Amino acid sequence: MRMSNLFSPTLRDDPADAEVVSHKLLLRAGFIRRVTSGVYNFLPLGLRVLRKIEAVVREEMNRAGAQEILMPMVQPAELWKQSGRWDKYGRELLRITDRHDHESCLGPTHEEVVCDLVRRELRSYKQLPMNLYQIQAKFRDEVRPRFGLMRGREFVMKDAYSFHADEDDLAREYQNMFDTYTRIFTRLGLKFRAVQADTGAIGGRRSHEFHVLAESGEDVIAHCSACDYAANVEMATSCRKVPVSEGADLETVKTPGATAVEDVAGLLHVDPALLVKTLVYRVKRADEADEIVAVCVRGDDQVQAVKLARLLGADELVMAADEDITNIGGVAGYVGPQGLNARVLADETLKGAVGLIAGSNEKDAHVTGIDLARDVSDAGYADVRECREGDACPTCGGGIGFSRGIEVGHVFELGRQYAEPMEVVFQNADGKRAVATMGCYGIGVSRLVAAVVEQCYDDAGIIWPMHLAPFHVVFISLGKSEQVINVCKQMYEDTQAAGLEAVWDDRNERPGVKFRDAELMGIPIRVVLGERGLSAGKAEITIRGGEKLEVPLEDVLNFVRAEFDRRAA
RNA sequence: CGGGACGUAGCGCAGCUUGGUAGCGCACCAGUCUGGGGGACUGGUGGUCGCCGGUUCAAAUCCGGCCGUCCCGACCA
Repeated sequence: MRMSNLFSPTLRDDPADAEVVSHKLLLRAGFIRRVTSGVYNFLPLGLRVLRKIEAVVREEMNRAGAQEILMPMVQPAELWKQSGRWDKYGRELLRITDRHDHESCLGPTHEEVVCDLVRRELRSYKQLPMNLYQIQAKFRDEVRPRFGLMRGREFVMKDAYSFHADEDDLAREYQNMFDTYTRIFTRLGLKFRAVQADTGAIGGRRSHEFHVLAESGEDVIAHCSACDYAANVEMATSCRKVPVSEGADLETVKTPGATAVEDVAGLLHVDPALLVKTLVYRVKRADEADEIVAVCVRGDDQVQAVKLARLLGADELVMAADEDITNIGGVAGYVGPQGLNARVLADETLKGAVGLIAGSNEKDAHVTGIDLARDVSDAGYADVRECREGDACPTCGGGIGFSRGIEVGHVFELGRQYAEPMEVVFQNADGKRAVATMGCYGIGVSRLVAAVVEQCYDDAGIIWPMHLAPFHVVFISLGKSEQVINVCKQMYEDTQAAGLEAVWDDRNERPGVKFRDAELMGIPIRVVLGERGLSAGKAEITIRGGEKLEVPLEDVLNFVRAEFDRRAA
């Protein structure tokens, strides 16, 4: 490819609306352009990288025994109604109505369609197991798309679905996919970590997320410094020594205007951990009236909403309105667990604690000396708090640390949650009707483009690893000398003939412009030839982000090829 | 969905307070010089100032509504 023909408009300035590194650089280097919120065009360079990442994913999926298919983006409402998700999935599901008033949606994921496909053909256990995957565009109408390719509404995903006759076989495939993902992200050269995860909207039982470690990540993962325990904070558990107090009688103290934990603790001169923070939630579940639940944690703790929602079987969890609080006998700002006309759920760190301070359910007052076992005898206990840095690891007792991560892969053991309503059934070895058990496995392919950039860049631009780079080598001819141009062209053509992907910057631009663009685009090997070099019989070769050296013209091809082999390995 | 900011040429921005000729840098076009790290000079092209409405003799500027974009939050009672 000649740079003079390449559709890759580079920008000198950072676009004003780009925040994270990958978004800025992919825009500036001419890899992507925004169409509308959360929706992007891939330009030639961006597409080349996307295709290379796809190729790695495809190769490893095939190697793992999965088969590639392609399912439609438009999916009929009936299938979603059958799985029950037409009503449950919420506003992220973009619904459309066609000219016949027939309802459809744009696929955010493909469990329904793949179940429909498989159930039509599945007869016998002998056809199992089966793992089908696709690499395809997904659409999720995100509340807040952001950060370019990191959180788009339309994005490219590899999604795989496996079907099994029994749980043991599902567990085997889950491990197979776990190992496959580990190979994929390793091959992509990423610093990543597999973590225990919540199953979220997809549902199911066991699941792990694969996170690329990066400051710009939207997720927080908790990991042990001593063992391999790692979990999304939405899931993470931990152990902690909590301060204790003396048992005492309930007593009301005036705390006018003090509603926040810090204010109350400050006013009463106590450790915030000796306060009981009571939050009131409205729990929404499909086909049921809302429930109001009071949740207690230590004053210095946070409720982990995702954990709580899972525990309560909630489809949606919202903070209760002041009116809801009044209805259960509380006063907003001064809610305490005692005497509430609602279910009380307390964090396990409060179990057996005595002499604590809580809201009094009266304005401008708190109570001291509360003992949950005595004063709120019907309270339930569970792990509902958010894990904190410095807590002890639940498996080995080591220290828990936090990192930010970009979720690039997720594996689930779905079980029969979809196969049951979708009637994915077969005849087992005993001749009996059985429901298949399923796994599903996703990789955010377009998000990976951004994730790689988040880990591979410097002040000048992107630094692609060789096997993901849009081109392996860029030739830069300087000046108008015909001799320089001819020699450069020859080297460029020879390199292509040798099977490398080369681009030749033949533009009538000043040297600085060409250097900057090559660096911005992140092409790994740069070969520069000017009159000065030509007369010395040498070209200058620079490795992006690395060394620079002079190479005799006749050795350039071999040098480039050797450098490619070394770095592509 | 709540809060905040923003919307002026392809990109980055000024002008708006105090209404009166739409500007700057980069990019782009033509030319001359230049030619190893975003060059210089000369001359040009390009705008319904997001959209609709209102106030006014007059609106990029003031007012209202809408649309779009970005940031923060959406559990801390």
